Amino acid sequence: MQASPAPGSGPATVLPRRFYRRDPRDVAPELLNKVLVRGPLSGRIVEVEAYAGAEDPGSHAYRGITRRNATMFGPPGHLYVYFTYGMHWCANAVCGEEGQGVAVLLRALAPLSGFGQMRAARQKARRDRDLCSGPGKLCQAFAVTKEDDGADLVAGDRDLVITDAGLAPPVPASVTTRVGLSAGADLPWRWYVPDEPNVSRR
DNA sequence: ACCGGGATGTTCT
DNA sequence: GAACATCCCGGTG
Repeated sequence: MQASPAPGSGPATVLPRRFYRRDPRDVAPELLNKVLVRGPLSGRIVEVEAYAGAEDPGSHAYRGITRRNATMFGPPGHLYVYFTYGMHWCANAVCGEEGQGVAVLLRALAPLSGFGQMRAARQKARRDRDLCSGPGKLCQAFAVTKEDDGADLVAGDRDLVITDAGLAPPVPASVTTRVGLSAGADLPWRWYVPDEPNVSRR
């Protein structure tokens, strides 16, 4: 007999490899309300974007494999970390099958634990909702850098995992076009939790 | 509140 | 040499 924890309670389980081994446009909305964990730090995922590889002109993988995006083309369930605008790191969960180059960008979290450490890492954050409300912000709060590129989120490399804490994704999620793109700007592949103050922007 | 511009350096053409 | 999956600050209303 298997125990069936009530929603929002019970032990958190690490998402298995098969969760990621699907189209990123299916994975993305299901990542909402899952929890990114790094040791004492944790935050509920409230905003994501899908990047669909060779068919997606907005994706780093659109023109094939390069040194920067090599992790995207590796096995699913690993973290793809890239550097942008000379200042910021951004983190994705690699999806699909090895070789496809598809992933989901983690755009915002609602902080759950480790507020003191996050604040220390993000001196410029005035309020708690400024700690993780953007792809660069959440990487700063969780100290995610190039060192973490390729970390296996299923094995817990570098202390990083994504867990299911028993809270279902919102139905329906809010859907819009993706933020900050020139190419592929019209594709509706951004999802966020409705009425969530930690989303990067309405 | 909204808007405009500067920071900053890796990556790829 | 241009572009960039961003963030922050200072202006104005």
